[in-house]
Amino acid sequence: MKKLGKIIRKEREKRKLLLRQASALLEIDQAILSKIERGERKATKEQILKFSDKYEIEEEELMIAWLADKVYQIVGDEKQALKALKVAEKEVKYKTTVKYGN
Amino acid sequence: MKKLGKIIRKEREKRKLLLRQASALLEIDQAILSKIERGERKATKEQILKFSDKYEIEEEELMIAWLADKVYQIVGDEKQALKALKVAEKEVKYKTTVKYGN
DNA sequence: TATGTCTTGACAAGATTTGTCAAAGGTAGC
DNA sequence: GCTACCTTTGACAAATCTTGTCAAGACATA
Repeated sequence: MKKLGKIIRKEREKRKLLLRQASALLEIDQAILSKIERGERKATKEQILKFSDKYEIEEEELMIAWLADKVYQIVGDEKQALKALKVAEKEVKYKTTVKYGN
Repeated sequence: MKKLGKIIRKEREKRKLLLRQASALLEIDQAILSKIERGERKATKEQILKFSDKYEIEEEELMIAWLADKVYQIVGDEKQALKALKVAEKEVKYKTTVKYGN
């Protein structure tokens, strides 16, 4: 909950939008927007799509940041974080190799 | 929710315990145990500690499997899974470099 | 002070997770 | 077939977490 926030705050600033204006454009409550930008709240998938749509940012870029934030939230303060990520990564790679999921 | 299940099912079989017996030993409901072993439910942290304690398995090993399962659950079926993991990994590495968190 | 912007916190509604239990499925022996 | 035993499944309420909404607070600056 930090990567995504940085991206959308930067975009809002680039567009010189006040939170109030961005809130109207995106149809997301201003308080929530403020929290998402600062990484205090995580966005919903629906909100990601709004950011992508209204801010015209590649959905893929947002998804990566969003997922990374969520992953970090889980492993972030565990000693085994890195090892766990490696295991998960292997799993993901395996899944994409064997075409029909697992 | 697969790695951890495999570990604890294997351990139970090694000990030749019935689900009912393992349930009593671990003080975890039998139905839940069955589901955790098959990856249908994810364990709570408290349960991880019970597994580690009663089954005498390194807590670290269980934590890695448990975290990896949770991470996989998040990114597993997203196209950007690998990239997101890479970003999260970088974040974790950075955090451990800069000693006082971020 | 007054005005405008952003942040914070409380709250309820909704969604998800958790544990408990009983019933259903499956298997092996009789 | 019928028993006896083990595992899996599903329904349920209680507890927990998430989400959106709103008003008040904090902060800057004219």
